Amino acid sequence: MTTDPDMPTADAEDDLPEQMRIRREKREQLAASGMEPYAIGLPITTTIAAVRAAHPDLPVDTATGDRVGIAGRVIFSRNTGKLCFATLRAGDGSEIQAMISLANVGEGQLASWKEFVDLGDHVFVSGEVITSKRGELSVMADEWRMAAKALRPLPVAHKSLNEETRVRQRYVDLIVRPEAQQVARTRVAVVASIRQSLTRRSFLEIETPMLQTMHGGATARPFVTHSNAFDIEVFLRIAPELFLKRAVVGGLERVFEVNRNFRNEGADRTHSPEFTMLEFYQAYADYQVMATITREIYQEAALAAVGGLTVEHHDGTVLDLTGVWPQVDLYESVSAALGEEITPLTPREHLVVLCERDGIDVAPLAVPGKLVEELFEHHVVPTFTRPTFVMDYPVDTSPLVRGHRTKPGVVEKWDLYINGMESGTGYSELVDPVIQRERLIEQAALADRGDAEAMHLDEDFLRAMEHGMPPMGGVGVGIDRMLMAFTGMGIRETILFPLVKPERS
RNA sequence: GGGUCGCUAGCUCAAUGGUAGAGCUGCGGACUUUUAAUCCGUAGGUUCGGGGUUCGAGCCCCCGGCGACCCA
Repeated sequence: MTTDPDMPTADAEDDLPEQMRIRREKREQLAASGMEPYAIGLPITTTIAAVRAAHPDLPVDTATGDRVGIAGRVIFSRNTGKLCFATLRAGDGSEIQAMISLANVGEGQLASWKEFVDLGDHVFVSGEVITSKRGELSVMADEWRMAAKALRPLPVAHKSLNEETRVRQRYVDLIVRPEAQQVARTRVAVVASIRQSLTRRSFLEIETPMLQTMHGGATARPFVTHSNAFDIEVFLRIAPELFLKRAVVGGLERVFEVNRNFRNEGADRTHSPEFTMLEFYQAYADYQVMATITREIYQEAALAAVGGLTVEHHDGTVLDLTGVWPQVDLYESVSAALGEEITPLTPREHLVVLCERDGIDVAPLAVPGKLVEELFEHHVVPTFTRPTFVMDYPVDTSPLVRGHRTKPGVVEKWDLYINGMESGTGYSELVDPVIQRERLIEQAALADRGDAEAMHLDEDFLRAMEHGMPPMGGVGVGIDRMLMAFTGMGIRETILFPLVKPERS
């Protein structure tokens, strides 16, 4: 029989690692000695941050007369014979030193502190705010109490935690690595800024279905599940687009949604199976209007999240979001890079030859436009040094986009590239229900031929459009990628609890 | 999907095919001003899992798991 150290049972208690066994014993002994190991209702009077703010510049060895009750997690501990020091950290990262002196707490409290308190425990300390002889702002305790006994040791400080552990045990990562908390807080600032940016522009935040009976709005494989109540197959949404457009038909002329999408596809440094997307739609706008709003939203979010429009990352790369962002034409830039003219009329066979020459895998069902986009990704994207809007995409990869008003064979669509990553897309939306039906029928034919990413014919969406969909612009922006751009981290660092494979089979 | 690298004590890492070690953590002791304290002592291992080669495997081979990076 094997024992699992992470699933202790009474029988397995003796097999626990020594440090965990000892902490469990301390928990028992605390209770036995009359101290609650997980005390509720502690007489906390203020926060560590407030204490620091109230006493910013005390000279060394000063007594303030200010008596406080504070709580925090022990992240540093030093016991000398009759005087103990501990650094307590609050959730906001603020820290203060607690001092437990024989003269102030008496023999019993000093002994129990030394016996029971470990790194990682939450403790409560009440006493006077002072500075130590070394000038450290401290609370000289009259009393201490255990707030929560930690049964597992913290990783050793000053060593970087294994990347896998950081993701699997984010709670530990958040405790020991300030940057982890910083990323989480940056996400909050970004989303709040986006809401403010759009609300100020008279957009309404609405909620549309995540469980859908038909997936659409993007080309991607969905997660499939089953509704017991209705006894039908349902899909986790790959995009909210078709419902947001329905809302515009109904007269909600400026709408947005910031929430999770799900795509049952590969996971790598820039793709997560669940990811957060902003989509917004504005009646009577076109893709140029939407490009401007998108840039402004991005810039406002950067100011809110990182305090500026340029960011230097740990690896030395610099993100520069300043000014108006350049626009390049998709076909023109591919043509320039290849040294020959590529147009929407370039035959598929020739594009296949060009792709194969560059070692680009050609999917059997790939349409010509897809091949042009592959060539573009391969040749042009690596040359971008600034955020760039790539304009006017092939119609065969963009079934929901309006045809370009002057250029044949392309649609009014841009993709936004930031730091080499596709970070957003914007359309002049297709609103003609007759053309939309033709496009979706073509997609359905692709699906019938085995393209698992192709769209399906959504009759209710077409019915909505037949009621008169105003011309409009629409945008989707990946929030995780925005976080990546702002922080320089991989997508799994920007998502607090990313999907990970189970540790045991 | 392909390739490369990694997985060893609570954490971070060592270890020519030949007794699995170190630092920090922990435990015991000293110390009323410590800041990654110091000093003395000490404990701690299914080397990711399974199979194989070998007198002998953490190391070599095969299969599998998880992760990182690169490529497509």
